[in-house]
Amino acid sequence: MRYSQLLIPTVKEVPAEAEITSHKLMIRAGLIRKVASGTYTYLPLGWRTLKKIIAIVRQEMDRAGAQEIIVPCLQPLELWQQTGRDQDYGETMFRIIDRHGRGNVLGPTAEEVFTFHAAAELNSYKQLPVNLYQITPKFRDEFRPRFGVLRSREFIMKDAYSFDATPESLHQSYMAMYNAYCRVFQRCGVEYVIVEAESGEMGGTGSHQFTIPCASGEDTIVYTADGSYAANLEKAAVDPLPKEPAPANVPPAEDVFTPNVGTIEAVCGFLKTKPSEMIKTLIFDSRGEAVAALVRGDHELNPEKLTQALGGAHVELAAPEMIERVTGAKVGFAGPRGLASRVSKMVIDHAVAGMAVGVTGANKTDHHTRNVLPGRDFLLEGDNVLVADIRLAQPGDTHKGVPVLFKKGIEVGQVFKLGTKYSRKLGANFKDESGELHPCLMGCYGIGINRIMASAIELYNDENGIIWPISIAPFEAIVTPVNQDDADVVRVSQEIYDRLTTAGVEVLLDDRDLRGGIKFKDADLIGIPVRITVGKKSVVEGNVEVKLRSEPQSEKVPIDQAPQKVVKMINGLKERRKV
RNA sequence: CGGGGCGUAGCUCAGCUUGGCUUAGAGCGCUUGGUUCGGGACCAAGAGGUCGGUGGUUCGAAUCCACUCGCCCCGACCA
Repeated sequence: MRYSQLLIPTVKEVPAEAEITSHKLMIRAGLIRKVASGTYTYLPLGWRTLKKIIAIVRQEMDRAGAQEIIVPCLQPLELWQQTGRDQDYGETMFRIIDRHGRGNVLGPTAEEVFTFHAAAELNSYKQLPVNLYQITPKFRDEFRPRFGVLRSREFIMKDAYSFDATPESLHQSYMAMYNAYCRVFQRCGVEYVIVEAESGEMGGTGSHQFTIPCASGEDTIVYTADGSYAANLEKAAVDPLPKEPAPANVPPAEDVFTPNVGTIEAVCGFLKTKPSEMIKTLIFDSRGEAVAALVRGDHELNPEKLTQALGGAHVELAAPEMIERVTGAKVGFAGPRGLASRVSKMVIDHAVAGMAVGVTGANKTDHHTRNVLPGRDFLLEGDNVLVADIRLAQPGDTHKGVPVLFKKGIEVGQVFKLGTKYSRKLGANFKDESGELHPCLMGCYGIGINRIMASAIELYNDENGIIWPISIAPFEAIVTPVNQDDADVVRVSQEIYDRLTTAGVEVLLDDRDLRGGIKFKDADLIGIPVRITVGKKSVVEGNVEVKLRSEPQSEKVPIDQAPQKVVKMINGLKERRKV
């Protein structure tokens, strides 16, 4: 294509709104423009890359036996009410009341709709397994869209849903997607790591997350140096800390007056203790029921782990009214003593159970209790009491004895075993050989298309711009005539362009009547992997220059050999992305 | 939703504290002419803004006040 005919609005100056590299470069290279907070238009170059990623994903889904369909983005609220996820998703879900007063949502994902179809169309074990997918826009009313395309309110997601009759079959479907994902990311040319993930409210039994390690990532990966373990922060299991030896003759628990001293730091200052000697008591609301969670003062509770400890029940921090009702005190003074009988569940972190003695809230406004012994002053077991791993991993923790390390990453894909959560609620049942009805075993599998694009830029760039992996570059090669007013230069450029096009190369001809420097800067900024420079001097010598975007040096090549040389270079680049 | 910041030309910003020598500015970009032409050239001449919006204070508001809308950052939240 001719550069002069394409809308490629590159900009020199760094846009004020962009913070991270990929966002800045996507705007500077003319890939995207913002329409409103969290919504973006993809301009020709951006859309070309997106289409390439989509094509790779589609090929790998089809290869893995999944079937592409399209379900509506506009979905009936009723379907979401049937699974209770209208509550769980809460404000993150866009809702629309239509003119007849019916509730609709803009789908943030599509388990309900796919399961609705499975319920209607899949009746017999003979029809299973089935894996259906789509590549469509998804909508989430994020509290805070940011990082450009990485956390936007509208984005393109590939989502697949598998329906199986047996756990073994589900595992096969799951692994087929798992392997397809590896191929997708390999082919897109992005480095990735696979980590164990929490299936959370998706209600599943197993999950892996595909993450691209980079500093701009919002996700934290927890891993061990020996490579034996990798998980996301929500999932990462830590070893229980060793039980501290109890000092002899701890005096009885004693309430002390701590006026207006609610936070951990304030209490530590006031009572001259350390956060690690405090017991934090957090009250959560799990669908209207109060749940108490205890973690050490220097630890942070992990809501995902708490959800898992509660068997998958959604939790959120309780409102002050509930906290005051349960503890009988203002917020900031909750404590474990006598609390178990006033909540539906009390979950105690391992580290709290391992404490010798601690300071806690007194369930009395402006009071704390000291000399609290876990096991003496509050029970560590009981009908509604359990000890579990419910805190976030932190530096110093170990997993199976090996110290854990942390790094940031961008989540680009996740696979889940869902089990029967959705099929039960929506009646997606099949008859087995004996005529008995069973809910389908489901899996769901997502890939963030736009995130792959942004991640690739995060991964591959330099001070001049993007360095696209060949497989997702908007064009594979660019022909840059340096002297647009020289007839020979223009003719040679056109010839090379024609021959490359005939050879099946996606090539851009920079036919703009501009100085060479500008063309070079633009070519580098938009990151085209191979550049053919056609200049007056070298044409006289019968040469052109061929250069890889990723390499500083160009190579002189006789004009007639240039096209085949370029094809060879492109094939070489592609070779690296083969699976 | 809490905290912080910002809305002035297509883009990046100055001017605002202390209202009036500002007839609203600069650089980049854009248009025209010329000189240039292998890493974002130079000269000249132009076009382009109801200073986010509404209301107020004032003889006078981009500048002060109130409200409002939008955007960004930190946090909380998030398959």
